Amino acid sequence: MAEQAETLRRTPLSRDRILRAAVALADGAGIESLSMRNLAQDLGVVPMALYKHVANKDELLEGMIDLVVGEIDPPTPDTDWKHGVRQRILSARQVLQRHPWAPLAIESRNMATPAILSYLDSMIGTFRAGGFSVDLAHHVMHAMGSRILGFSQELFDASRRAGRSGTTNPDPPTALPPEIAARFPHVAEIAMAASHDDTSVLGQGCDDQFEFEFAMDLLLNGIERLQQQGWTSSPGRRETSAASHDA
Amino acid sequence: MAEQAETLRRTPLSRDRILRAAVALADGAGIESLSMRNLAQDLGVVPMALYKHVANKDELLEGMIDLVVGEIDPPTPDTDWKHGVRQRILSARQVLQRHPWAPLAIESRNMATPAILSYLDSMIGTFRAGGFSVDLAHHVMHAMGSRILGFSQELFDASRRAGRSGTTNPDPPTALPPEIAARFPHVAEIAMAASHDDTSVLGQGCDDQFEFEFAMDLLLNGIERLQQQGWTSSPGRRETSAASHDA
DNA sequence: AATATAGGTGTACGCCGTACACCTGTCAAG
DNA sequence: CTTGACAGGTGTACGGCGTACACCTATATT
Repeated sequence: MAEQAETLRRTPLSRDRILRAAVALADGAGIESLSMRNLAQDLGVVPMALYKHVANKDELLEGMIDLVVGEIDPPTPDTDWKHGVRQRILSARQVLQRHPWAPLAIESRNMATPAILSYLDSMIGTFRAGGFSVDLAHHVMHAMGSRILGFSQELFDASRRAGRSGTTNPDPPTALPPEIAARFPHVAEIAMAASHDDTSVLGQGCDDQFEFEFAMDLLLNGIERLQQQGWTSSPGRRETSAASHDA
Repeated sequence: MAEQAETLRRTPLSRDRILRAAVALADGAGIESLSMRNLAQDLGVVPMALYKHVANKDELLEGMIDLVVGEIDPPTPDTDWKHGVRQRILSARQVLQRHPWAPLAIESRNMATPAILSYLDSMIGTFRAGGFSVDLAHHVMHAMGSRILGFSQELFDASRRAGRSGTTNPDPPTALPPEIAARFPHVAEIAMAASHDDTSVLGQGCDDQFEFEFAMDLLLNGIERLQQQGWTSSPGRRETSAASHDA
């Protein structure tokens, strides 16, 4: 009877249950805590049990990525390509912000997962439906790069670390240590300006969302201009980029 | 005398020698082969000997990154900002192509190394000298993102793998397997067009260098336009991106 | 000649992914 | 009702990892 109770107490393992637990573990404790052993423990099971449902850790990661990418909103029908793409990317961004480990996990694997391929495919579809040539759609996808997936890796990030460890971000502005400010005056200047973000006249400090949209719109506007002027890949001057290297 | 010979035969360890050997190992055998044990073996030394010169593996990585970033050409004096930035970035790209493990290594650490900071600082300096406001320079740096360091991570990459393993890239065009082409028609369409790269009229296929410059120039041209029209951060409509979300 | 110090060595610990043999409960066929 | 296959959880073990810590040994200094 104790045995029956125990048997009933935990739902039997399944690939889906494993993937969800893995995502939760990575979200909560950071990707570096995601080991087969830790994951098994969270599921009340012995490590090798997982291998009855996933081939190996790499396949586990792949499944996790697909789960996450599947959270991105489907395309909005009946909008022009620009707003359609914009909304989709912002949705992707929201999703990947819930799973801070995902950008690195995605970047570090060498082949796209099915869910990513499907996402990319539908975005290309949006461009094509908006009148883009195959070529322009191709180059545009490259140009948007990882921003298409809602992330632009920041070089000095500080957020991508572990999951909730008590307080979320209790750092005071942390003006850079003076010896660093001296060595890198321009970096310091920007950091200084950005830390005056008491909604001063010139800015929202270093507001991630703002920076993201700034770059995305810069690209989208440039793309729109190319498309409106009927861009084709100007076979004549192939050594220079076709994005109207104007000067 | 055998002892003397042995003592003389190998230069004594040094931080620099270790870092260079580590870079060589990562270049040649892939970053996943870079273990303290392998590295020590390459140097004819016992693993723990390394720890007399580097604190731990993380610091080793940091040193490797700084070594690599130090290979980037210094800024060209007496050019306008646009060409100055362009050249510097193309130099960075060349460097990082020699060290395919570096982009991921850079992205996966959470704090910038001194050499990276110094590189970023001098690039901000170029923008400032070109008449950019602190704010605009700030946003522009974010917008360029990792392209500033010469890489834009490709989602389906295939190159970032191991180092030279005999033949470099003997793959025939590898038209995607038909069941994938069926599921992702737009991806297939692009892949199809790109594989007709027998210098057909519309393109150089999927030429990495072309894609990189295309995106870079798209950004640089958009930035130039912002700067010429005296961009300021339009405090009025803060919920929308300042990169003239025009429509 | 005595001693401090820098730098290479050897052993050992705890973590990791996972191969492989094993057990056990369920369910279909005889 | 028995039997046997099979799906799925278990236990043990192996090789690799980063690295703590005690040790040895040349060289340099007093």
